[in-house]
Amino acid sequence: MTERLVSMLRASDLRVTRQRQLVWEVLQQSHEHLDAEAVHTCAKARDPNISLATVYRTLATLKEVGLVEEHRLGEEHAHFEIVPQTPHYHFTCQACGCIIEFDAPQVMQAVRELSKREDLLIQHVHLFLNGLCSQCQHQQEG
Amino acid sequence: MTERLVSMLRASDLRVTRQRQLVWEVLQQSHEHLDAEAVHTCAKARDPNISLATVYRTLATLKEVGLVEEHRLGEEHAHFEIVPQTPHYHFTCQACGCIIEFDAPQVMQAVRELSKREDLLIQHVHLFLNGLCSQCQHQQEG
DNA sequence: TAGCAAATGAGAATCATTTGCAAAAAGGAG
DNA sequence: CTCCTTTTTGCAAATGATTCTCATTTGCTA
Ligand SMILES: [Mn+2]
Ligand SMILES: [Mn+2]
Ligand SMILES: [Zn+2]
Ligand SMILES: [Zn+2]
Repeated sequence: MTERLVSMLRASDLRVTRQRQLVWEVLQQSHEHLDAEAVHTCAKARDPNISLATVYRTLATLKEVGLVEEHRLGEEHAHFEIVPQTPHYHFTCQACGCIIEFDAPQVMQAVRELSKREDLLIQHVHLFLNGLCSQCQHQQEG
Repeated sequence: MTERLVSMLRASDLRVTRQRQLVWEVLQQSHEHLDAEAVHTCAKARDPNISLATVYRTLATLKEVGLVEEHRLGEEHAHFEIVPQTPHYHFTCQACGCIIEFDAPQVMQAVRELSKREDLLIQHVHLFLNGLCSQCQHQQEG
């Protein structure tokens, strides 16, 4: 787990700092989609001195080395998660805010076709849906 | 063209103001993906008094009535375009910033399957790719 | 262990977007 | 067309998210 972090940092000539390990562990332990504030809050529980600026810097660094991805889930701020083994996409409910992750192989296939047709080098694929989840659809206005 | 705007506004009991028409026309005339600043700049050419706040408010209103959609194209700010006749998705080049629009029916099909399987009501579908366009891939570092 | 470059903390700065409020304008009734 | 009510606007200040500056600390290598 922290192996992966250390080797990726070393490979990019980046230093293995306490703060980077901490942010990494926070992301590993919470399998949710945390925003920067939430990462900062969790991190402070173990290192009260870690600054929000460092959290932002670290998230950017981890994104650059390919360990973390950033999602825009319809809010004004970003959410982060560790790059998953198998890629997946996101749905969020406009009413309750719940997030549903899903995969759909057709998407990558469509992307591959486009990439070939237009000679594009694709680095990231974000598919984001929103609407109403099952529960929120079927409940009357109170 | 402005018919559509007027009828949608009327249908929602919203007033047809000069500013709303202006923002609408700006979006119609530029078939690009403008951000709020750009809309404001274009609008000011015809009404120097229109304020940025009104542009933001108007974009939000047009989005609510379903005339405009908002895209996150990897930058910190949002871009806007008139809801297109046929839905399409976006690729942006990390190097030159160019935007390529494309469609891929497989995507909506995958979305429909998910929607059925999970009983979701899908309101918006955003597929966003980034990477390097053909030109930027094949040019050496200068 | 010493030395240097990279990383951090704290706070200010910047950028994007929203809000409060008084003044202006839209739409309906007469 | 005029009056009235309510919505919308402009402006400026406020907020929220993220980045930057710079003095200080720390990781890494010799
Ligand atoms: Mn959030
Ligand atoms: Mn832009
Ligand atoms: Zn819900
Ligand atoms: Zn390019």
